[in-house]
Amino acid sequence: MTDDENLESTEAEARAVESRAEAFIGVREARRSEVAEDYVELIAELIHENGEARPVDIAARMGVTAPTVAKTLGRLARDGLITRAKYRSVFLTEEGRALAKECRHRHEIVLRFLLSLGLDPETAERDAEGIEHHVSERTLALFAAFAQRS
Amino acid sequence: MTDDENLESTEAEARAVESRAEAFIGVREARRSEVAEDYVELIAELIHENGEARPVDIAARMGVTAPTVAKTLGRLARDGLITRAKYRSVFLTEEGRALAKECRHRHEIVLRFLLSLGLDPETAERDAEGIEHHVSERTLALFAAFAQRS
DNA sequence: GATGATTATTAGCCTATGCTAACTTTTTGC
DNA sequence: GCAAAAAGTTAGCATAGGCTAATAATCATC
Repeated sequence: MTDDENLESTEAEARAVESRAEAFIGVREARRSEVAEDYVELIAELIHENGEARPVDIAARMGVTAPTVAKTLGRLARDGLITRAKYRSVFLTEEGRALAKECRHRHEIVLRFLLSLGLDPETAERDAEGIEHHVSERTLALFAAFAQRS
Repeated sequence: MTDDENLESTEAEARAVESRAEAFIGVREARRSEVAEDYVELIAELIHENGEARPVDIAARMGVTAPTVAKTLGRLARDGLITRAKYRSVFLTEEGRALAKECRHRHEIVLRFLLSLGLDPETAERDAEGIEHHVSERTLALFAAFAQRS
């Protein structure tokens, strides 16, 4: 060991710092796609239930105003997740549908897991909404296995 | 039941829509404080470990640049969570310390819970970082109880 | 104690995500 | 088929949270 073992001079410290940074960077990345995922998931659901996804219904369910929805839909369209025509409903692209399916899958697993822990449905739904964007594949597998055997 | 039971015209539907919106609003609220919580938690840790929290160390651990840290610290100071003097280290206010403690507590419980599920430490740390901001008190209690009896 | 390296700040830019106000288009109901 | 209501859009504003480039202050070393 070298003579400078004061504030984080060791290799191990440096590695710890870097791995921590990577964790935060990962979380920030997840955060960036959260809104898109929430919208796409909701759009898929509305199409399934009502045959179409109207901005006004999206706004009501997301708890935001219509202009906010319009702007977000613009980003989703730019990113190739939806298609839309002016003053018309929204449709998912192939890519959007795939993302929606994946999100729904994650959401379901997290929700079932929380319920199987004994959480009340209301709280489970709320927490699942926030948690689903932050569970790794590995964690998701554990959640699924746990809910299964309960 | 009234004659219009087509697209969400029932009371039950309306309640479901509203409760969904509330869930999303809650998630957005949680998102707004995530960064502040991460910083405060990290600052507390740095002070504990190194005796002081320097912007350069915060930046390294958060995986962001120094100007980003400066701007965020400005917000934390504005919000009464930290105090600082120009070109000096950062200190937590009473309020900041309380928040840090609460965050650390939540983080610990989520982390221990994930570990007790059998997750590897690396992934557990990453996921805990993202999940900790989105667990209700109720869920946290269940997590704690589960980790306890494992 | 001067000077080079490190650290911190400032200025200025960008994107995402929210809002309100004002306007346009579509839908609905007589 | 027209007028009012509902839905959608646009413009413009704000905040958070990133960045780079440039500047300023502090620290460490000789």
